[in-house]
Amino acid sequence: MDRDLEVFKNKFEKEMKSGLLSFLLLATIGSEKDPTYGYRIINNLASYSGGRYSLPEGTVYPILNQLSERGFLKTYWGDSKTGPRRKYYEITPQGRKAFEICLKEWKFINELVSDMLKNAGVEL
Amino acid sequence: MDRDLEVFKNKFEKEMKSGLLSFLLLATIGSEKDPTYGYRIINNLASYSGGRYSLPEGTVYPILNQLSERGFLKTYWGDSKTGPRRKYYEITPQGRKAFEICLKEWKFINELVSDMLKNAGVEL
DNA sequence: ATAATTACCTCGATGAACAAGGTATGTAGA
DNA sequence: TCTACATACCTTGTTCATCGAGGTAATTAT
Repeated sequence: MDRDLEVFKNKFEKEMKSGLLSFLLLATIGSEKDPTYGYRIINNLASYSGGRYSLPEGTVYPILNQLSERGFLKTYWGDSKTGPRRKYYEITPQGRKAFEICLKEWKFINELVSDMLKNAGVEL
Repeated sequence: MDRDLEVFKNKFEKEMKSGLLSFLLLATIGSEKDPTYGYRIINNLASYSGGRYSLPEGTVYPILNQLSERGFLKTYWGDSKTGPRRKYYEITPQGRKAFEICLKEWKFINELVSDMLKNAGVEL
């Protein structure tokens, strides 16, 4: 693939990711039976997508703090047997509402794109 | 809906949009039988999504120029019987390649989200 | 000792969307 | 005629987000 397309692809990937950050973090934390923590989330996401969707720490930690400040997550510190202390996260009722909003929007966007592509004669 | 969720929703919508901009523009222009132009694209997109996905001029025109500079679109000026001159756009072979890249990425993201949600016990 | 892994965080550079404002043409009505 | 509106394009500056780079610190392995 030539250089221009390469650049374009990277840009597209990056932009596509952005909207999904909070959404996926809320989904991940909300789905865990036991409270989880930042480092674990980052590694899980990376391995889960075969390394294609990796979120750097500089991105994830600020968003986790932001979600906490907004009352979507609640946190507490806990010990670890294998390393330094961990900050655990749990989703709150308000967080579940926020997740539902993301889900609704995601469905809308998905339909919009499907319709547009169908209209454009592209099969998905 | 309370204020915090409202703000969060707007942020999510905005971020979700961003990755779709070039993708939808390429899809729209690539699917038109006849060459189209900026003002028309903007209005079509707005009406097509029931006003929910509107792209302001300050967003669309720079992207159209950017796509042209990258060789994904070719342009020419033409007259209009009902107003000022129009700048028409057509997709190039390179532009079709770029579109295919977006499409592939879109499918990947889509699957990733589906998997994650399924994993989180959420039905889409 | 020292390197690697685990685990958290902040700062600053870069870059994107878009509100706001600008230019200009054609048309319809008063 | 002139004035308001719709059409049609563009640029600038503000704002805000990502994330690379760097820092701190605990545990374990060599």
